[in-house]
Amino acid sequence: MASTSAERGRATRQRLLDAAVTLVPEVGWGGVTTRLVAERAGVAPGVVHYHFASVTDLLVAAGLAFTGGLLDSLADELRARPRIGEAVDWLLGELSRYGGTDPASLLVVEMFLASTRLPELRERLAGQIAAFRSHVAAWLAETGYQGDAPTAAAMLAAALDGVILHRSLDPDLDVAAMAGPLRSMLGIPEEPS
Amino acid sequence: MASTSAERGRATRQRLLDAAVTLVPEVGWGGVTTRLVAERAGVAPGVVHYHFASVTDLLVAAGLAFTGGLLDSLADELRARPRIGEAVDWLLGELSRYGGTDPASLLVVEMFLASTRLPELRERLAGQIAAFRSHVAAWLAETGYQGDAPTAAAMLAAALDGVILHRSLDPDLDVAAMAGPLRSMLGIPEEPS
DNA sequence: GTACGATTTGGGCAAATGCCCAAGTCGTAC
DNA sequence: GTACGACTTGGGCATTTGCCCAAATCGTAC
Repeated sequence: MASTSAERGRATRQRLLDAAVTLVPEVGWGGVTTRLVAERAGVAPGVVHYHFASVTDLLVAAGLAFTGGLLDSLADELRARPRIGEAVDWLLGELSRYGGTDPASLLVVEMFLASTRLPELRERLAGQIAAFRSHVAAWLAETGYQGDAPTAAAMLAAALDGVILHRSLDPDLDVAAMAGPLRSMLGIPEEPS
Repeated sequence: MASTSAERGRATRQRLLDAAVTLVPEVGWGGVTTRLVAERAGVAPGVVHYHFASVTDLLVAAGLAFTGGLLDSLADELRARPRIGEAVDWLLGELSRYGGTDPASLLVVEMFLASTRLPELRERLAGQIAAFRSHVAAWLAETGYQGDAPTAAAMLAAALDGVILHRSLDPDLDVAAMAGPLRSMLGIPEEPS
């Protein structure tokens, strides 16, 4: 074997990251404690401060790893859909899954808020989102969008996040019906499939 | 005098509510402690639990009072603007003021998140927003909006909140430029005033 | 076997937390 | 003056918190 000790260590570290990702949506960013995350990961409390300098450090690392993966896969899915109307339908389908009360949505919003008080998190998260926006803008331009692609990309991303936010309060919001306004916003003819 | 004792009591209670409203954006919903809010209000720590059953109770009351007033005045402003294009311009002007990192925006988002774990807050906040949405829908219909007014109102409210959310990360987001997509969404001719 | 390094353990400590409560203040009613 | 009621005070208590650390674990190298 190569290195059992360091390998197990990395696995434990990953378990802590995973535990943090599941706990933030459950108890809130500030509600994640040393003992809680250790218990969830199935390790002794001391392990947390062996692998991470502080609980906040753990949360930042876990959150950024999550959003990074999420945005990457989202960009990939968009690129795979050259027809803009088709992509909007797919996005709305995704919105149905990310209902606003699901762990992923809650984690992202928690990170938005936490970044207000954590400059390092703020900068790194802003970087991830800026990169994502430019991907969407490039994709919009490729699909032949008429108009200011970067602005449309920003507005689209903001609108989708806003819908998630509102759905967390009112799960009955009709996401499908929002295809209309969204299509209008992007200048797509009203027509369905 | 009518009642000095009860009157001073109500004033103190109000000071606690005000202190809570300023503190939530600063330290987060979960970061507001008994002693912190008491110090900010200029009273002894014990006062908090004399006027409120718990710190959470104080935060819920303070938050709902704030959002209630905010939504009411917003609805009034909209009603005062029968021209839909003019109203969109005004809304975007307001968005410039609520930058995403300002206390009002942060408080609202904190409340969204807290409502996930506080059913009572969730229900009452959802009620306030539903009422606001129906006001906007009625206003849209009156201004002659072509299409599904309730859906457009929901989408509009969500989009605006989404912009606030994104601006908290990227304060340089060009709000004015978003007038274009928003106008398209509401079916308003491109032209300004 | 012995030594080593990385990892894990579980207890410990100072600090902070929510909530409580006996004592105190201060006008009003009698 | 005396009693009353609403409000305020500031200390106290049990609990929880983040972080620390000496000791234990365990596979590897010699």
